[in-house]
Amino acid sequence: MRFRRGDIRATIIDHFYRMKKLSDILEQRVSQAIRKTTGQDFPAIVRAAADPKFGDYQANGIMAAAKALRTNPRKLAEQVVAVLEIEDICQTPEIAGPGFINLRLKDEFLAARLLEINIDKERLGIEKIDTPQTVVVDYSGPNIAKQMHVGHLRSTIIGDCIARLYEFEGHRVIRQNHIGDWGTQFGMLIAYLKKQNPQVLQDPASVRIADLEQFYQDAKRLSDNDETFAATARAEVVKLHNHDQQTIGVWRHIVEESRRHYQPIYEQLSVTLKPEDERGESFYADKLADVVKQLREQGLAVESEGAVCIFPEGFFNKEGQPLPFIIQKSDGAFLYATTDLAALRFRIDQLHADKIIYVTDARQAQHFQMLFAVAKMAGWTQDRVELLHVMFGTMLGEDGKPFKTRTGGTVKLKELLEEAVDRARRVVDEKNPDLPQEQKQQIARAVGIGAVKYADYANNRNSDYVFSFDKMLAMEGNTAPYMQYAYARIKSIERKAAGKDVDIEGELANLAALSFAEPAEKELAKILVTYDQAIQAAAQECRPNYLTAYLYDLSQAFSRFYNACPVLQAQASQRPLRLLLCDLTARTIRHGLKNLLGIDVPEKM
RNA sequence: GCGCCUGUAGCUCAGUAGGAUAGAGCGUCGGUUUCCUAAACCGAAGGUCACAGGUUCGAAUCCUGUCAGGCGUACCA
Repeated sequence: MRFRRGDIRATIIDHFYRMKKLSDILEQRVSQAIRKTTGQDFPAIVRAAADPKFGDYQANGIMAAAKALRTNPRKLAEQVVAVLEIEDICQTPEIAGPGFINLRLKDEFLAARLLEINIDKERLGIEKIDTPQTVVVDYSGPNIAKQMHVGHLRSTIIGDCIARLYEFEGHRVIRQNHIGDWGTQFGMLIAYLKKQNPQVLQDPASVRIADLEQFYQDAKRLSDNDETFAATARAEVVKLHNHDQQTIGVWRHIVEESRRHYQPIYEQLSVTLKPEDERGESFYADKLADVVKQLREQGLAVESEGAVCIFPEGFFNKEGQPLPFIIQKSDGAFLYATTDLAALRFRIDQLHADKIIYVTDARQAQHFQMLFAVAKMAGWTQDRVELLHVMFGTMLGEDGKPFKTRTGGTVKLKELLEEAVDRARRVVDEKNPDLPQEQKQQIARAVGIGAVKYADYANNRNSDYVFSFDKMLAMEGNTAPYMQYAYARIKSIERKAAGKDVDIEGELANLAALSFAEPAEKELAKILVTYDQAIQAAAQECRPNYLTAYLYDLSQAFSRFYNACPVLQAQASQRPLRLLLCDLTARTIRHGLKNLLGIDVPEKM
């Protein structure tokens, strides 16, 4: 964002705080005033006001400071306000209650901020972070040779949002799709494929596995019932581990076939994972022995009941005995704990991660606690690398039990998404029957898929949540369609402008002084300038619901504004501001939904 | 037994280093359309924030204990 000399905006905006978050500026100003008054540092604790009658922001830190200094809080507040330099941003601060400082934004400041955001077409005035880190995000991790089911949804989309958030903040994000592409079940699958389709050996690419689920089940049934076949399967496992060329060829084919099944689902979900982000269990297979060797040499890993174990402090089993983190079974085989250790070491040593985020369900919490403890014991993190388990609850059906089909089977992700699109399509057909077929289908996809994703994001990820098509596809409430609708209404205004002789581009290009006439305008403006805070909070806590809550607030404020303030018919003096508010709202919703949540925003709906 | 997660309006859920009178949506009741998409907007009713103590100017939020549900707890992932 650059200002030309003489530009009115440059005179309005003080370069000192340009681009910084409003909440940070206020925090800094009030903290400075407290320091000036008391000679000591106390946090100002500036927050959005609890009630509109208290203004827009309130500083809560005075009471604590007064307490520490054993002085009267209201008196301290008066002294702080006396030296508080904030007249470029706020009206005269007020002191209220036991010692709150209430701040009310000046119209000129809000207007200047809006203009500033308007100039930045890519990032809406949001700066990249000062100190970028290398952040590894481990998410999705589907099993090869099985269809993706609802159990994979949350990790896949929550992880994707976190990756997008960190990337937008300016960090170097490395996505890692830790696919389950190795293990004993592959012996069975390879043996089965060789048996059913011998031509796979000559030309692996010629064989298609139409239904992965069926393929897996058939192979398993044969393995369970046919001892000869089971022996062949075991032999294939050995061949696989020895990198037998023929067996590896068939294995690779199975992996590629699986990818052809799940990659389209990623695309349908607008999940940013690419094949090159895959680094599955097979990648670490030849590094496992070394992990065990190193941990043994360090004296951390010891044999117990025939298995190689590490006993991190503070973990106990049912008998109250130390709980082992088993890295090699008594039969010599390695486990997922071993693979996770190898992956963790790789991410630190080879990917140079500063932070590693694992997005998996809450049931694995203890596993990751132990994994992180072991990594620390082994000295891998060097008190430098941050390890984070971002956990989430289970998806439940409307009966409150884990989400299953009527017959009790797992719900396939593909079918779930198809149903969401079908349901959305029915609504589009009803509400907007005259649109072309193709556009209706495109809207149905955006609304249906968006609804499923958004419903997941909007929930506090720690809780289990009840999956309901009816709720997520509703136009009322905190749903994707509600926000998409707000966006579509703005786009509709833009389309109608020409017919009413309104030159939007011209009016937006010549914006200068703006003044707020209606409360709804200012309310919307106040929310628009806090988008940066919402993003920061969501990224910092890895909680997409902070972002969805913001987008919902914004959309609600827009709907009120839309209802109260005509745009195209507005007086010439008022129209530029309203056009600007519409444009910024549309761009913010679009950025939040599409760029950060991966949810499409149709122009019409 | 131990550990983790959860417990907020009839239902589904928010509540972002402890802040003023705890918020939405659904459902219920009532209102708004010569006007840019009513898939919308406005209003009303509805709460012992599971319970009991504690910490302090102030607790849904922090601490301790209790109760309830879910999950995990030695060779699955």
